[in-house]
Amino acid sequence: MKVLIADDHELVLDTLVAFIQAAGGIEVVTAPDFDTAAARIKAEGPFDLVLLDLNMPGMNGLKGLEAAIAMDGVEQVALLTGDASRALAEQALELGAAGFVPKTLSAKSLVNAIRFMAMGEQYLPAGFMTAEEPQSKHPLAQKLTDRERQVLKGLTEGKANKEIARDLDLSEPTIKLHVKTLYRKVGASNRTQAALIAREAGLF
Amino acid sequence: MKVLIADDHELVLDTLVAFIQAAGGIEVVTAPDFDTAAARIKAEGPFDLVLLDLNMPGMNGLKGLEAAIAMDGVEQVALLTGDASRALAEQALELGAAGFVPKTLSAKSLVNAIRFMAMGEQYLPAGFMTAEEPQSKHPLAQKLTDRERQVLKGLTEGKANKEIARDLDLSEPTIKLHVKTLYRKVGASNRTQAALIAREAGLF
DNA sequence: TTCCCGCCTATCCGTTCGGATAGGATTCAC
DNA sequence: GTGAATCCTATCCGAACGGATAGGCGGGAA
Repeated sequence: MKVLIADDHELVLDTLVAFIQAAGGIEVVTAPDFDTAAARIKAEGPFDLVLLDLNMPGMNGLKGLEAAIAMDGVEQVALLTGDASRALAEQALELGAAGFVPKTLSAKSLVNAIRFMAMGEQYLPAGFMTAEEPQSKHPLAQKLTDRERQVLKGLTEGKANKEIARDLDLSEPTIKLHVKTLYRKVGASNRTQAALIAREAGLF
Repeated sequence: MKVLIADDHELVLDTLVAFIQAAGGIEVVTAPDFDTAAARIKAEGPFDLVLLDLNMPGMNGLKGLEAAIAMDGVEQVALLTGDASRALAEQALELGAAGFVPKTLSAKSLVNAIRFMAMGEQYLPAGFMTAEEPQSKHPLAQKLTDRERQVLKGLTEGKANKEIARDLDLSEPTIKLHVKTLYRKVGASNRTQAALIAREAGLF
């Protein structure tokens, strides 16, 4: 069984390698960024599992995940990340990720998760896709209608009402209406605040 | 010698504790978030060094650092963080932090840094405050004058020109001038874009 | 000293925003 | 059908914004 772990935090790398090797039966290869990870997959593959840090150099958000999944010599690809945003986890799974591993796990559970995924299973941390389903999807976005979400997305891109109207093929007065009601719902008093709040909440 | 390490990443905690104890001579206490860290300082202090993760629950950016520095029973306070933003490091040092430790360090250097700071020294990772001084300070912020930076900060808080004028004790027309020139420098065409660009660059 | 630069102030103008209000259309539950 | 909710459109108004232009002030460089 062969695993590649890519993370720019050497500390994480050191520990995972030590724990996994202590458990035995798994060959571990490491990389400090996405590019060398990709190179090692080509050179030293195939791997049963590739574990990618979301925030390391070269990842470009989920682009790196997507690229890794598309590569030859890779069975499973999972994300390793510090901040477990739910929206992100969902996107990752939709792209075909084998799991989503938060670094908040203890070393023991983390190694267990890695062994589990290397065996071809899908892993998600407890209480992630299970009980939290209903009230989640972000308290904010939940209260907004579809149109309001679309308009809010425009705001987070710094667009003017007129631009948003053109993009959505609506009239400007309509956009202004959605903008106004949207402010009340998210607690903003102008478009900049609305954009920042949306970004802060991890939407878009 | 007594050290408190607070981080919501159990993995990090596990490793640091193991390494430090292997080296010997240091008593280690851990906490998973800021509040229990504060409680343990009160209950089990004094500590020679308190190491705080920047992104753990309860930290509120640099607020937690500030609070920890102000506490009794704490000699040195340092930040432990995954993403080493330079602007942040400077702010931390200004607040009186003993150091700024990126998790990209290897376990060995990290433990060395901790031991170093626990002895009352100030630690900064190599090439942080040294050679990178000139071109750093963020390509963006570097081009802005002091006033423009202050105004930009106001923008990132969703404030109106009039509010910013009041905060800085200037007239509104002056703010508008800074806002306009600032747009050109950062490549924004309205205040929302400017705010998002500034946030994206990690300023404020 | 003179000149330039960063900073502050000011006025004017057209556009955009934020908010209120009102009417029409669709869909769905009752 | 009667409502209710959601969405679209519209008009009006005051406030804020974005941009141009023009002085005045102080400090550092030539």
